Amino acid sequence: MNLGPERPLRRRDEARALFRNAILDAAEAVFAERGFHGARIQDIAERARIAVGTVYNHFEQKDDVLSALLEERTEGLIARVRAGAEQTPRAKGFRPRLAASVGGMFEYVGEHRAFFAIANELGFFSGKAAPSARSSERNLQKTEVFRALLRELVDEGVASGDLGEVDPDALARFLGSTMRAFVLASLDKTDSDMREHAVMTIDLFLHGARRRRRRAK
Amino acid sequence: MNLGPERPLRRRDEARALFRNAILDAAEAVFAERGFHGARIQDIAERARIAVGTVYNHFEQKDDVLSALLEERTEGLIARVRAGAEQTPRAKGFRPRLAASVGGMFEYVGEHRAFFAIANELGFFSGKAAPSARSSERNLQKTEVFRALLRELVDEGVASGDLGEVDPDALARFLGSTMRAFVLASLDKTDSDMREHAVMTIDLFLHGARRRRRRAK
Amino acid sequence: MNLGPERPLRRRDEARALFRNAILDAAEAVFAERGFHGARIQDIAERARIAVGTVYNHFEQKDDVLSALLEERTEGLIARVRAGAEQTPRAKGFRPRLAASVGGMFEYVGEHRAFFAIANELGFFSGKAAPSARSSERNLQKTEVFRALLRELVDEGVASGDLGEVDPDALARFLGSTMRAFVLASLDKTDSDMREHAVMTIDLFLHGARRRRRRAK
Amino acid sequence: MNLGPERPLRRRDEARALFRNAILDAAEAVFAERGFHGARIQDIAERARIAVGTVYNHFEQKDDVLSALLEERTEGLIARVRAGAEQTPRAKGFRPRLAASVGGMFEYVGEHRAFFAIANELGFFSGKAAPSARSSERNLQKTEVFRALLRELVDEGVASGDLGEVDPDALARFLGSTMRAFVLASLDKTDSDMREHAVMTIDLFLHGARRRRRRAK
DNA sequence: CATGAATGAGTCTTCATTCAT
DNA sequence: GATGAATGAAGACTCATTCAT
Repeated sequence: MNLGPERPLRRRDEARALFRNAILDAAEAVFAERGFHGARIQDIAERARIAVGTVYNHFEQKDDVLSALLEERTEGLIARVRAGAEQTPRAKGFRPRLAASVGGMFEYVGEHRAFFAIANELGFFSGKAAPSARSSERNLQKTEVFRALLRELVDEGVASGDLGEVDPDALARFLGSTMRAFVLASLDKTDSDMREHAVMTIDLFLHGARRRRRRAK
Repeated sequence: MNLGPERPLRRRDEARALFRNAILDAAEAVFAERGFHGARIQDIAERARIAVGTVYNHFEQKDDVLSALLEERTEGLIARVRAGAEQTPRAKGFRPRLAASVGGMFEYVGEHRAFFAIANELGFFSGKAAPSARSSERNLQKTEVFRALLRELVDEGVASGDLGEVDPDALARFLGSTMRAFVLASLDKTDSDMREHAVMTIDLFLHGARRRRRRAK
Repeated sequence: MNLGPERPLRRRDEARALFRNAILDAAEAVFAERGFHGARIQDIAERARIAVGTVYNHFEQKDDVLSALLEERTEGLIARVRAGAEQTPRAKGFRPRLAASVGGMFEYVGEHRAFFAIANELGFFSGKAAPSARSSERNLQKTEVFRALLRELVDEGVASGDLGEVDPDALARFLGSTMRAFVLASLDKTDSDMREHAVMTIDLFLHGARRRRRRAK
Repeated sequence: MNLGPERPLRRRDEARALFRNAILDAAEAVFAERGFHGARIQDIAERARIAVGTVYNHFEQKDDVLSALLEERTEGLIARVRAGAEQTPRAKGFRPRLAASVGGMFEYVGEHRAFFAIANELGFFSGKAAPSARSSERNLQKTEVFRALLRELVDEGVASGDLGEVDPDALARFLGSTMRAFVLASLDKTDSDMREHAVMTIDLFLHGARRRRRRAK
């Protein structure tokens, strides 16, 4: 068991990760506050209480900070959504599964409000990204990943017969848009509202806005 | 009747308006292509086939070009939506009125696709604007005007009993979001049938995505 | 004869040329003083009494300033060398032709001492350029042009039987080097020394450094 | 005889020298490849397979690395030239002495091609140095040492009556230039025969480029 | 003493805005 | 009022140097 060189390595890696995270957190806040273009590397560095050069020790370009942030958060979001769905067996039917997924998402939103303000600017939920960054290719990929997730959810509902047989792409967009509406509305709100928003999202997505008779018990 | 000085004045004004419109059209295209920050005054001037200085003879700052464009298009959009609604008497019921309004909007989108790419970036349909421009106050105002329009539509539906008695603000957001989903989807496809998009928007807004029994004839 | 638009155009072009030259002259001085890398665009601008941005209105990059300078001076130099040779008919023999060429060169050096300090850094006379600029390709071309000129001179001497039948490339290098030695030595000196240096250059190039008997009259 | 502490000290010193040489060798290669300004300490460290900080444990500044390199190589070069001359007794006459000196130099060039690319950039052979480094004073000193060596050679030739009675400084420059021409020519060609270059250098230096009658046997 | 990440002054380059023609 | 070159503040990025481990 030669652990000699392992410990320092681990520590060094930990330090790297610490800086990297500090930068990403700072970037999240600054991007959200001023938008990608309005954010200066200097701002990010100051917020992270490090020097400008240090940012460049961890990311090659400004664009890469955004990309990394996007990647990090996308992964987190998807993991949360998946986790929600997986705890709910398919046998229970589509709606609970959808609720769990959407619920997971709003939970994550609550933890990373700032990010979702950016995600909006990047066309995360639907629509195309503002053509801001050179690295837009990579960023688009992440967006695609998220959309694929929406599509999966919709496909499950179509397969189970719970969703209408319209163009599933349109449905996916519709789901994304509806989520987005309430995600954005909830950016300023407190955590407690999140659940409420999740419920409304699902309800409106499934049944629309028209008046309904009381569901017959 | 001293019309002497009036004619030249009118001509002068016409000339001003010509330039102004040329600049706004160019700006619409360039903003859509590169985003507000990515668009250079130079680009806009070139597209309008005029000199940079000329832009500054008509607008004080870059921001003002955006503001003016927003104002112009917002007004056009609202006029079109209102026109649609006004041709449809309230007596016919809510759905036809909604259809006319939304239809008017998609019509306008067809004519000004580029603008709606920008409108999206600015959080026109829902969500907050990307905090890009200094003049964001004025821009937010325009956004508000559009949202008020949505709210009006929703209020009418609530009043008529056609829409559920949920938070009308939430419904307005939901309507905006749903429109946005299909507006954005239609931005890429050159020939996409706006009418079709309008129909889906209304349908999903009213009934949601769940499967329905055939409407009993 | 529609001269109307021509005059302003001419004036504008003159103004452009004025700025361009001012920049190149400033660059010549600053490059010579601090070397290419040590020279800041700011320095050049200040010396030319213009703003930094103006430099970029005339040249895309710092590299291009150097390239342009190189081109300008190379052309001037070659023109002068050619002019010298052309005024001296071949019939007069090789030595007077060589003297005229080399003399023309030293004349030009007297007018652009600063440039030749740079030319040295760029491997103008022989040897390879310091690998400083990205645009080194273009710069190398200019260097090549100058070397071709040397080669021409040498070839003429070989053809006329005045030069030994050694590798003409080596002779061209030797000529370049010898010129260089005295050009550089003369950078600090006054104009009057130029002629003297030209004479020594030719003499040493032709006869070398060994002691000679008085030329038999 | 207390040798106790001596051995470790010696070892320590050996280690220091090892690092120092590794750095200088790396610097030689990197400077030659990218020029002084283009070379980053990072590059040098990487080439020497050590860390950046280590470079600073051995040299105070980047400039000092260059200075040390110049010093080291200049000394080597001079030693070699002197060695050549010393093996050839004055009694044999000037030409063999010169041949031995120049031969020694080309020998050294063959071993340190990279260095001579730098030496050129620094105006080693003739001309003034590119004013790149702050430490140029020290560097100029080294250049002076080399030039003094050339001057010595020339003086010997003048004294022996083998060289013409021109300005000996000019002759020294001429010798330097001629060497430089062939040194640089030999830098590219990997296998170029140094001996051949040495012969041409001496021949042209002594007799120049003009055609000669066969030496009477 | 080796290491390599942190630091921040320094530089190039862009582009909104001004202004003489 | 149109023009387009001049202006210079602002920001991304580099790299010599420092220093905690």
